[in-house]
Amino acid sequence: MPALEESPSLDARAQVFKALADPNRLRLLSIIKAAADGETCVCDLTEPLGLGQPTVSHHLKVLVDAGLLRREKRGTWAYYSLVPGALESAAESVLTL
Amino acid sequence: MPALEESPSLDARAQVFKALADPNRLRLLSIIKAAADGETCVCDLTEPLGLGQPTVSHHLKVLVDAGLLRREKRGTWAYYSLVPGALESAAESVLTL
DNA sequence: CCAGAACATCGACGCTTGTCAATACATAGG
DNA sequence: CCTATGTATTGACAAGCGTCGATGTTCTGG
Repeated sequence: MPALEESPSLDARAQVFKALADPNRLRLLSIIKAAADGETCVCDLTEPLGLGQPTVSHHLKVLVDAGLLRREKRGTWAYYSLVPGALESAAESVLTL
Repeated sequence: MPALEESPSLDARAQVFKALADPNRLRLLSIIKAAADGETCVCDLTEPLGLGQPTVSHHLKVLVDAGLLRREKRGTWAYYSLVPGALESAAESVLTL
């Protein structure tokens, strides 16, 4: 049997919520989640947000650091995808306060 | 039959997550949720957080404005309680991005 | 080896946020 | 009324955040 999941500290949860506390980052998650193959490169994220490339890169880094996104570099491109179960775990964090 | 729930805009969700993006506010929610009668007055919240009374009042206002807490004033005291279904709806907001 | 493309990092700027001390606002009790 | 008590509001400050332009960095193609 799998070990019991240890629920994250309130400080750890706050950091995840902080990553979610920006409309543009929510848009990034939404776009990546809706992508056909589950991953998207930065070049496809810049235009729908209307933000500069450095800003998008910054937001993506915040989401990666929060454990919500995964980054894989292939050639010159960087592909971002959802970490499996991360959103579900974040939702759980709201309910188990 | 009840009307279909309209899912909140990304900006509205970000506002709720912003309210959740502070460890002290998560502690407030946690304490109030665990209260025997489901409500707590400010005087019982100041000491466990180690913060000044104005700061606690400020955090409570943020949570009320986000629709997570309800404020009822009885006499000199102000009692705060969870808005029913608010946390569940916030959790849902994470999953339906 | 060189030029270009995709992305990350840096430095800077205004704006927001968390916190406190001081003050104002109610309400209950004499 | 007057005072004491519980909260809310205000003003101020440092710290953090979102955004941008400029600059690195890494890979590809020729």
